[in-house]
Amino acid sequence: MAAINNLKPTESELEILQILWEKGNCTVRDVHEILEKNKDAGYTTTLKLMQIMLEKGLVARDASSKTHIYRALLNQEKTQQHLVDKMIDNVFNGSAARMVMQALGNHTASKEEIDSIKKYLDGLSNQ
Amino acid sequence: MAAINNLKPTESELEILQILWEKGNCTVRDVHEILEKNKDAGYTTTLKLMQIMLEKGLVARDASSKTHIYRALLNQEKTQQHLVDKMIDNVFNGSAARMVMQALGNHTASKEEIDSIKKYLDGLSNQ
DNA sequence: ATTTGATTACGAAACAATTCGTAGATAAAG
DNA sequence: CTTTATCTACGAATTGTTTCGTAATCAAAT
Repeated sequence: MAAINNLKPTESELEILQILWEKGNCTVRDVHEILEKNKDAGYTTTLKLMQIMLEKGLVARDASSKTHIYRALLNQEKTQQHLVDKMIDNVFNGSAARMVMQALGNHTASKEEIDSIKKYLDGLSNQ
Repeated sequence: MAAINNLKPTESELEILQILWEKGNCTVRDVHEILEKNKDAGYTTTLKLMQIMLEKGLVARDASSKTHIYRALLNQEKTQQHLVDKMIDNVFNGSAARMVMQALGNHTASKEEIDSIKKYLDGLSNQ
């Protein structure tokens, strides 16, 4: 298997990808210890997931030493874009604006965040 | 089964919910004909899905005549909010702002949409 | 050298989602 | 009344995801 075709990681895969995106190179144990904080699953479960992700081409690994070192192959931004687009389509009937308002309406965003979004929008419309 | 506990409809279920949210009351055939436009699946597949959704309490139906009439039980806004929150958490490490910018950055939003969002944000921060 | 501990590989079970075929019921058309 | 079409119910196959137990390997510690 291979090819960076799969922009549709499963939920578990996404959890792992997020860690790899943030931390860079990780062993299975690194990833597992972070995952453990939020959910409980055995070590071999994490291992298996990462092995499957390898088969799918979502990650690559350096297997030169006994303890393998993994890194993400999927691009973070592209994946995020793809998932957001899908949600806009699936859940908000194609209206980005509706999603944005829904996201910002409910105390999810701080004043600072809102200000930074405004600045961002100003930049957008002045182009 | 019952209870409006399930805010996590599957993808197929979401497709159906969207139709019910928009159209209101629908027969299986109504739903199926709309679904067919975008995907191909047999009639009994749609039927089965809706029956499962009934068991899960996602929809209700009037079965007084031979052809049953379905309606959504899940609240559209709450479901949208839940899914957006989950995405912010799962995909954007908890930052609503990052998601919004990602959503708006890529030509997904028209000038009009962006303007309406700006107005919306002004309303928010003046509270 | 032997034991201990951590690691990978692998198969399989458990679960969930999707798809569809078939049968039986009901209504409409002839 | 009989045929035809449409509908629901249901079981089962298929596919995908998640979980974990067990065995084999290797390295470090004793």
